[in-house]
Amino acid sequence: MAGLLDGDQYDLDPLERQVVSMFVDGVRVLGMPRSIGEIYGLLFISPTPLSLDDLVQKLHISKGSASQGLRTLKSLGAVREAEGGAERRTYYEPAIELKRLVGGFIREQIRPHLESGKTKIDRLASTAQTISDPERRKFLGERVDRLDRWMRSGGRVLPVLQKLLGQ
Amino acid sequence: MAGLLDGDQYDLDPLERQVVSMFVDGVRVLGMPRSIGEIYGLLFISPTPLSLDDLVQKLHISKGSASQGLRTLKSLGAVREAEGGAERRTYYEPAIELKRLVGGFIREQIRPHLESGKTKIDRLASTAQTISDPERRKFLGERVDRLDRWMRSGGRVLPVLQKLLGQ
DNA sequence: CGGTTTGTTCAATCTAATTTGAACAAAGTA
DNA sequence: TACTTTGTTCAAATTAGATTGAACAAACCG
Repeated sequence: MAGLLDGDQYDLDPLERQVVSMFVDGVRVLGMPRSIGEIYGLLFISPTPLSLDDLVQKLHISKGSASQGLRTLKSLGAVREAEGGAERRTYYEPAIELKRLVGGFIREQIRPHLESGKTKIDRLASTAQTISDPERRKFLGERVDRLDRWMRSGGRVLPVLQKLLGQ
Repeated sequence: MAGLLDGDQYDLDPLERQVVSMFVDGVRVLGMPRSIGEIYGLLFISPTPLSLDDLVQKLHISKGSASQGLRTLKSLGAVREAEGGAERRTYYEPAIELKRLVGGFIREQIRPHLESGKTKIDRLASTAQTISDPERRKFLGERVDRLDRWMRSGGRVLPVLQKLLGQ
């Protein structure tokens, strides 16, 4: 029966394993889950686009993981749907231009935190104003100011980063 | 009994709470644990240096957490031992210059990964050479090359980053 | 020395985040 | 219409990572 041939035909070869594990480590540095690294890694080293089901079978992950992972990667602009195939099933290919990858990461993961940080600092500045002891209030004012300068530095750096990494 | 006075005298006031929670969020973005944010946050907003025991009592964390957290923060150069106190107990104060904070983070958290990444790519390049199918080998060579360029971009960006954030 | 204070270590416990998989929806096919 | 294929969702199970706290070491004190 066909069943006897199952399983290994879908496993990763050693080189694929090497690449996948490299990306697993890579995305963990960025605070992202293993499955994201596995998916991107396999797409990165595949000469042709892969379907969700290809990922499930080759990586031995659940459909749920694959679906969620692809969604995240798409939102980062790190993966896109391949054009052309007249098939119903959709195939995915990786974005490999550093500019796009960094841009997506900054847009989705950094900017939102910078924004919300700005808000929090404003709120903090208000609270600090309400402190009655003048010496304490002065100290707090200086620290809030420091935070504000950190944020603005961050905001100034991001565009430069993007420019430098865009080739 | 004295016991009746215990507890709240060491709790955080609302402003301290606000700052601590802000840093907890901040360090999570960098992939660091809550306790690190709590410790740095409290030091950041304290007008005087604090001892390990102060941290344990005000933050309600264990001695173990405080000790580990201070160790990490010291290794990042984000916290230093305060000078002067003739006391036996050591007191800690935060480093608040962005340059130093970023520098420490790059040195401890980014550089090591860049280094090990370089090694992994070299190993990958070797593996790719062993592939017999010429077309596949060519494709792999291109991808390895891409990885290599990513790494070198990273290496070039870091010094610029540091320079820009050093005021 | 024995007792106290300060801080570290690490196995056990707890918590937060990820992964699973079954139920479901959507869209095609016959 | 009923059946199949493809993909999503989310509660429950699992896993990875952080925290605890008791045992220990080191340094000082009387």
